[in-house]
Amino acid sequence: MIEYTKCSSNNECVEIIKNAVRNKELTIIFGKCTVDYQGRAASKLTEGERFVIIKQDGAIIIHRPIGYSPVNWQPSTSVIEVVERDDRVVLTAIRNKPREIVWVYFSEIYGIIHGKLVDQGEFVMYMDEHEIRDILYENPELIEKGLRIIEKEKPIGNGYADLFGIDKNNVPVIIEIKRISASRDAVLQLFNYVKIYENKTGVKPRGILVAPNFTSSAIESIHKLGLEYKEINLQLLWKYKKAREIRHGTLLEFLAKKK
Amino acid sequence: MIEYTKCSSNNECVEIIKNAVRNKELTIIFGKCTVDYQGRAASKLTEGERFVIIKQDGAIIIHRPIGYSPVNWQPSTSVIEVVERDDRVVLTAIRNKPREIVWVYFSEIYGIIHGKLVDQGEFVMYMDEHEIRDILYENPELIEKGLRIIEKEKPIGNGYADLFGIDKNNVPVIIEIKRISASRDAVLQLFNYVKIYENKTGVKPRGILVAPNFTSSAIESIHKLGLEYKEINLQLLWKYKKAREIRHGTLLEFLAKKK
DNA sequence: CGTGCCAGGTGCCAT
DNA sequence: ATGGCACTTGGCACG
Repeated sequence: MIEYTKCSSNNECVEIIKNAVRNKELTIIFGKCTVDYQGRAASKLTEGERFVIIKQDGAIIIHRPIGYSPVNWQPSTSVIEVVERDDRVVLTAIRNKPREIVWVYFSEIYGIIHGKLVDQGEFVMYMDEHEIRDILYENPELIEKGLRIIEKEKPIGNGYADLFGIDKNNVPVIIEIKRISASRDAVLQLFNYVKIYENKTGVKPRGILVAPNFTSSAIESIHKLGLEYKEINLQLLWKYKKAREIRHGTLLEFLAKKK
Repeated sequence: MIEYTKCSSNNECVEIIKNAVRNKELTIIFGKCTVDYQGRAASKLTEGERFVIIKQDGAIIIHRPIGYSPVNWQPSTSVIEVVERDDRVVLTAIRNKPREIVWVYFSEIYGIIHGKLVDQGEFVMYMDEHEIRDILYENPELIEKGLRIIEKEKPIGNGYADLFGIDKNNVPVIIEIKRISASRDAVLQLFNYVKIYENKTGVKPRGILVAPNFTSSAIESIHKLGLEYKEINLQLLWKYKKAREIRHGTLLEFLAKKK
């Protein structure tokens, strides 16, 4: 299923890697290498000990021993080439659109993992922006009393307003939602929609930024631009979500998975 | 340096992982697992074959056999816990600020890689936004004839204008740079700086968006907001960069590394 | 610390 | 394919 090999020669390494890649196996190479990259930008990494992951779809990820982020990578690549040259094992990964190339030069390979992993698991994310939007869509009173939501993801100009509704005085309301913290960027986004809507319809809508919290400069900009903001409580939303799940009969399933 | 172990029992696995983590070794666990995450959001991943990377600084990355992106992760974590429970090896990674927890439940472990990697290599990125800004700072004629740049990263309001200068008619110019493609977001960013500058000084500055290319809606917004844009050629900038490196005497070093 | 902003961002979905 | 936008964004620099 998963095999580990300490190769005795570069030639053997090349063969093992080539075979593994051809068979679309997960392959991880541990060794001392340098890495060059050229494409949208360009980078150089001088010698050190790293590991290179080649995934079953050809994605390549090069990790240093520290840190979350890979130092170099290549998404599911069209061409992977492995050769020996000048006493080094050279791995080349070429992607078109955008045209980008990663070169890994191994001066030494300590070992190679390879094998096929089977993963049919289902991944579900909760409480992302999409879900928050849906909860607010179904419970507009969480934003404001008497608010009626008309549309989700309403196209305005070239963009999309998260929610669009009408308040109790029949004034149109454009709502921009941020999942965590709303900064000035979000205010500008909202302002843009409000301006475009006003230009197009001649009616000045309200603009409400909805988020669990706001940077000080966001609030400053909100006031300056004549917009509004509403703080929401994620815990409360979570309760509404669970209530909704009971209504939709999916909570039992959720709890079952929880077990 | 790097060791691979096929464990015969959960207990043995727990011991190996615990030791490796305690010794700050790079550890990779191959096995069948489910993963839960709770923090800024929450997620569930049902059973499948994956590998879990524990880096030497405690960062945790969980990869499925396909794709560039990890399915779950934890940046350099404060607490990593490994125990056996209900016939499973349970790995818990806890991070504070923000408070987030990842749980990995292994029903089966195929093998464990662990060992210390030494990586003192130097990583250099070329032609990122910072470098482009520096080249334009030193060669303002690439943007416009007669333009004099006064300041890099000029604080305006709560943000920073990439470049600030004076044109040949002594009109102040605020410049926003994008490395690849400028979209409406960048226009709004620039517009924000122009507005704030005008409010503060009473002088209406020009605003120029500089990028290799522009989305159509960006150009539309530029016109609507009375801003300007200037297309730059990265190839040309690259030549200026190399010319600068010759002047600075670093090209030889660059070529030496290239060899 | 938070705030701002870039990133070879990546990924997802829309037209 | 291009565009718009969220992301458990992560990462860095600066006040």
